Amino acid sequence: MKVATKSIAVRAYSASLKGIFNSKNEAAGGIGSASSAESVQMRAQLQLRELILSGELAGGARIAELAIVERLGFSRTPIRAALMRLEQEGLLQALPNGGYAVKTFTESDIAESIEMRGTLEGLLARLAAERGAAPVILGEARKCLSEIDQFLQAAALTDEDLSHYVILNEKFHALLCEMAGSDVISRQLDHVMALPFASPSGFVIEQANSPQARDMLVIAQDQHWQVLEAIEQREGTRAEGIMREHSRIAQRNLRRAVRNHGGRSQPGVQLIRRRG
Amino acid sequence: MKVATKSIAVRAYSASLKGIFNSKNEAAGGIGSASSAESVQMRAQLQLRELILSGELAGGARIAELAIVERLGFSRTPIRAALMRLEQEGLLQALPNGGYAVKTFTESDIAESIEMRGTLEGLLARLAAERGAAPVILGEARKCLSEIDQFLQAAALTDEDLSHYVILNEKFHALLCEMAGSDVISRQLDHVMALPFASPSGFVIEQANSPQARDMLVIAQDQHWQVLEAIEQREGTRAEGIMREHSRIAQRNLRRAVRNHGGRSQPGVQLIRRRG
DNA sequence: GAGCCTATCATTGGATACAAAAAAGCTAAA
DNA sequence: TTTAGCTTTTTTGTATCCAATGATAGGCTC
Repeated sequence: MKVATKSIAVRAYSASLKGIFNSKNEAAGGIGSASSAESVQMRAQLQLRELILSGELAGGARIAELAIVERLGFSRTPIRAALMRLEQEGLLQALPNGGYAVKTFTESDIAESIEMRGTLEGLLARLAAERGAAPVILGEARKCLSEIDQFLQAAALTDEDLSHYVILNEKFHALLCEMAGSDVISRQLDHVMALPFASPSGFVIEQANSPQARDMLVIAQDQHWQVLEAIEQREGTRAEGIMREHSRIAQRNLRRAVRNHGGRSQPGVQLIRRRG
Repeated sequence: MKVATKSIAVRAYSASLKGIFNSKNEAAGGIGSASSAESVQMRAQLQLRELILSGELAGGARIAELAIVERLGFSRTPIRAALMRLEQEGLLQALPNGGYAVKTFTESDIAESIEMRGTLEGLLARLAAERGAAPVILGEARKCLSEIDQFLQAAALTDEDLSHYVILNEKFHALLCEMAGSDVISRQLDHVMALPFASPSGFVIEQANSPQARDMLVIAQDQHWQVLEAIEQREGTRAEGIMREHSRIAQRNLRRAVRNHGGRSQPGVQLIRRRG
């Protein structure tokens, strides 16, 4: 059961990755096989990313272009592009004399990423409230939340429920972006969410069936409804505050995930270093 | 006199650009000549950037790689890298079937960029206050502000004063990043400030000698002192609020700059399109 | 005369060859 | 034995070449 649950968390995480790069491989199957994208560049980037997040490239280690070329089998051009992109994204660090190093993150780095996401989502929520959101999108959001409500009725959650939750959760957060109608900010938020674990579902809990896990989702879902209400009633400050607090659920999950089983259960945990 | 003032604003803007790319060409002289950086890639990126901001490449126009290659004289590889970087940065937009287009920004896009900068700086200020900033940095910040105070004593400001202000202003904002001690957030803030006009000095006023201009600086400077005090006294919420409001000075300057002389006086104004 | 099909051309994405720079290793001398 | 300098090798950065794909224009047919 532990294993099954684990795979769900992984699926959730790589789902969010896919969302970022709008690649088209649905149900790719497992960790090591996000292969069939369109362009070579995309595939290189995706695979390299997975190499990093899975910990096969040690955190802090220097990355040589040729090593990656040999490993992935693509030529240097797309690899270079991928390295450049991942550097911009913050997963790699450009070294002074050429080459890159795998960035490592302290626990507080991640905490700050999450705080930043909360802050930006708060900004979006406030703008949505102040400017007023399109009724269509508000309706979609309500529908989205109702769906979540439905399977939260059950006392215990199945793995499918959890997986479903992750998808709907991300959909809701995406709808929030639409409500604010700010491409500039949404874009920046995407950037932030590409950081390890900053995504809203980045730390959906591993023990799906623990009652604590369900309670956490119940709380999060309440915040969803409240922020929606705040936006509808044009209460900008309230909406902002809720979204900020909402992000702190991820903070708690982060702490729990790191403390409980210091690693291994999530892709990317290897990048967390103890002191910084 | 108008011309001299204009050149100062330009100098300020490209100074902030240099800060982002840590290139080493001090006092490059004028607009069209930020040429002597180290690597070809850097030079290509800088020059291409200037081409865009100066409006030589029309906003919304499709950019052909070969056109840039011919224009700048570098080979395709560094140009491609530069294009990729500028896309990540948000100045270019990748077209679906290859190639790029020069992005244009509505006035509200820019307003949102500024709001986002204010929000992130607010976050930094709050963190600095909550966690406590290193006394050394606080001292530096006080010294920085005192220097600004000195030439704000004068009733009228010379061009040199204004130029000096821009530098010290950016220094203060940089010190704020240090106080919070968050690399992750600072990095993201850098990204935001690379957007056109989102930089704190992006819209330092053109009419240097108008009394309004001086008053604006006086107000901004007061906010600087207040946020510093708030941080020292661990008043996180106050610090955050001040920084947010502080950014709205830029909003006002933006509006004024666009309304008064709809263009030409600042690099990049051509990228602003009326409706969006 | 108009619409569709085809062919050619331009342009981008990917691969590879080449040069320059940095790092590592080896040899010789102090 | 250690250090300094030179050489070799690895590695990145740049240039060019090749292939594939999309666009445009011209001609042919209805």
